[in-house]
Amino acid sequence: MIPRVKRIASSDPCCLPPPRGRPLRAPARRRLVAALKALADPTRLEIFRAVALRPEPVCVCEITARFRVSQPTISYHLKVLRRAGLVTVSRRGVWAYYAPGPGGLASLRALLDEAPKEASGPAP
Amino acid sequence: MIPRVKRIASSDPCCLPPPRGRPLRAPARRRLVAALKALADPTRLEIFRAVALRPEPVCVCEITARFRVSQPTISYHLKVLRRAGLVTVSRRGVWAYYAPGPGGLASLRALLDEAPKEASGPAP
DNA sequence: CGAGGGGATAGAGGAATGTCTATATTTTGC
DNA sequence: GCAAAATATAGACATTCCTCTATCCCCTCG
Repeated sequence: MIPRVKRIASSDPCCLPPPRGRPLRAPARRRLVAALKALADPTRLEIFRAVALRPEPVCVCEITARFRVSQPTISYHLKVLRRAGLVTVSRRGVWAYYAPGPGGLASLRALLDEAPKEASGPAP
Repeated sequence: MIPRVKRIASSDPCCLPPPRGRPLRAPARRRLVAALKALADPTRLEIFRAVALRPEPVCVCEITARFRVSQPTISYHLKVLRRAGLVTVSRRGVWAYYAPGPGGLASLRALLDEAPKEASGPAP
């Protein structure tokens, strides 16, 4: 906590510079956390990459064929990605096709853009 | 909206184009998932931003003052961020200072760079 | 219509996660 | 040396998450 009693090192306060980063607003934070959470699973990350790295929508049957988890598990992961706005689904007859979605990655880019490119200067 | 989906006749295979995205290697995927998981929590995300948006290292006492969770919880979150390589710690006397770390964000940038730009645009 | 198949949903179980209180560790002032 | 203060660690506990099997829904074809 900010030292209110100068008990230790009175000439050496722990934190001089005032806070600079402001917290995100609740909706923006929710969206960003949802996108991060959706990608923070090995299987889901690979599913997302399989969808995002393709110009054409990807058939679910292809995804289920490429991973070792069961078909309902794939379906569950696709739902998570869908609710995060990272992918969208369209149906063609019996099959379902997934394509990159509109949401999520933009806020991720914003997060990276506000952070410095590399570790900043050393401690004084 | 979705560009040229293949005509799917009933007896046609569901997916004609061959897979193009190859999975990440295990170490790269592990690092990336660790960074994503570390940021995929509202409290931790704000802690990271508080650290990353500052040129100078941030004192833990300031972080604990700014959040509503208990001090051990802050300490736990800082440990998660540390293990993901997102922040580093340096001690000065009794106090601990956190600064942006070398790892994690780079792989995140790589993930975004390999994804097509239109996949990340916000809904207009 | 009925059969068959792709995909989504339901429910269950075990592992991982986030939070707390209590305690340990380390450093400084007296 | 001793007490106090800043962080870290240790358990404990509730919640969320990931996976599975079983089942349902809907579409197409014979």
